[in-house]
Amino acid sequence: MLLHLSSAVLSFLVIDLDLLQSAPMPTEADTPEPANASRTARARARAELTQEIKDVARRRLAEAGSASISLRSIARELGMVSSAVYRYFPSHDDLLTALIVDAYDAVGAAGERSLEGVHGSVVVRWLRLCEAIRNWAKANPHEYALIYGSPVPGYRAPPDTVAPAARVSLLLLGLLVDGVGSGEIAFAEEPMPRPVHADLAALRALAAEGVPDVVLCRGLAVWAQLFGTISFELFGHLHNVVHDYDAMFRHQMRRAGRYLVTGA
Amino acid sequence: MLLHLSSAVLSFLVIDLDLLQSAPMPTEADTPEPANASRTARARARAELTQEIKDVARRRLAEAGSASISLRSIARELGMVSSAVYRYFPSHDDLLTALIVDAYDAVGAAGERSLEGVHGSVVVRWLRLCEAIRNWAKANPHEYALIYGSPVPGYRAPPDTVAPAARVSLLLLGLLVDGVGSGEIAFAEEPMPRPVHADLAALRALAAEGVPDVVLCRGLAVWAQLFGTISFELFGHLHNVVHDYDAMFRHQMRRAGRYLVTGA
DNA sequence: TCGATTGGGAGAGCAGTGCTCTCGTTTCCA
DNA sequence: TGGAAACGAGAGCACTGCTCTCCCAATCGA
Repeated sequence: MLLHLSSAVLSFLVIDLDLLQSAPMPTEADTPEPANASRTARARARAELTQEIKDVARRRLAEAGSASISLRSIARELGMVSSAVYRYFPSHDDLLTALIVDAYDAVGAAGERSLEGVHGSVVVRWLRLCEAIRNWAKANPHEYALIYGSPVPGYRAPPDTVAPAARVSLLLLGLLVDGVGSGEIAFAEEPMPRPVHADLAALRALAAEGVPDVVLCRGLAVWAQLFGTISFELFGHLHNVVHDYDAMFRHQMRRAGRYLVTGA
Repeated sequence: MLLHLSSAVLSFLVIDLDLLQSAPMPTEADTPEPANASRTARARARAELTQEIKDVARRRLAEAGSASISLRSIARELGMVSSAVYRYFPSHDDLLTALIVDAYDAVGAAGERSLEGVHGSVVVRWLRLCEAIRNWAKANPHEYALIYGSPVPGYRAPPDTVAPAARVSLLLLGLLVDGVGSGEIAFAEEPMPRPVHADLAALRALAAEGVPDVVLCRGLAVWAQLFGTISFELFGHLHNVVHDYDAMFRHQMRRAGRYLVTGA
């Protein structure tokens, strides 16, 4: 049962080291297909319809959640018959996958935009990143749930989702690299359990050169806290406990930023 | 849209101060219906069948996820016709609600068991609690996803879920009260944004007497980190990044425990 | 103890779903 | 220009949640 589960549950990868190395970097993975303007009419029609289907699906997702994304209703809205949609997305899951990839790209893009041209301290940039991610999540709660909530039952994440999923995480790693490089992030080496050190070393080798284990641990901690906090808020786990979510989030992330930089 | 959303998404409450005050304490909410042994045959049959339906549903949930819980398939397995099941659970959502309540109770119970008779330091008890919650989550991943993953689309959490949901959170608050009382938790008062202080004050008044704002902030932080970390692991967000999940989790929660107690 | 009330199972049926298959038509490319 | 590939339409299968009616049996009040 656990074996079967591992393929069903391990779905929305943030960073997949193996696949990332052979996959294109997320920044250039926006439009997978070559944008030859001189494609055949059929190919252009296909691209357009594919996009239209995704747009309708995304609208239904935003309005009523992922359960309301039915190929039939989309077909109806587009004035075509349901079987025709299957020419574009071979299955319901494939359509979901496309939405997931887009969602990962969207958070990633939102995060990147929030840091564009910002040269403040690590803490300042961290706070901007947190706010950007939370704002995106609040604006697109169902898309957030799609990628950071429970994996859709029976759905298996295909490799296409890996690179886009890593995109936003790389922003944090970039912050760590910067902060350690500039000396802004203070740390004292600590002994690590061997397996922990091994995992962190691999992560460092790939996308966090020069960042010591302790700082990577802090990074993982605040990253989990960030998404844990957003999930708590969006999924209602703090209902009637927290009332001013904005203030609480900002305060907690400020503390987290301080912890990230000073360790306290 | 956001208004409609708030009722659809705010579903799985951890602590609902308003409702908690009028609801029975979770510790005595195990068996809601009075266990009069001398009930009519019909009533006993009803209770039994209700339980049987839930059992089958829970098994299907564990084996194939919440999407596979269909009233029809359950009815088939129990040798009855689908419409008969509706005598026991008026809708699919009601059955899900029952499973959710049970799941909340199960984590809560697992957490409570892990602390029974343990009189070690706050950090030790914190670690036991973390391990218990993670172990439960790993043993019941679909149930974990049901309550801590994305709210089931179109599903609205009824008040019945509130008290069971609070159960496990009260364990953390208890730890904080103990640690502050014994002086084990060190802190220096810090200025808080007014709205943050207001929310924390209400929480303190209800279930964390004597715990200062700073410590409550730390508590919220490690709580979010705990569930963020478990969700990352279970939902596959650390696939190929972390390999020895046990070691990483233990290390991170040890650090979190230290932060909880010392603030660093 | 008897009659009325209620609870509950059986079955048919409605509207919706994902997905498959076939059958023409259109488009494309060699 | 002709064959291959792409594509839309339609029918159909198996499944879902849920409702309604019918009818029997358990329960309860008089």
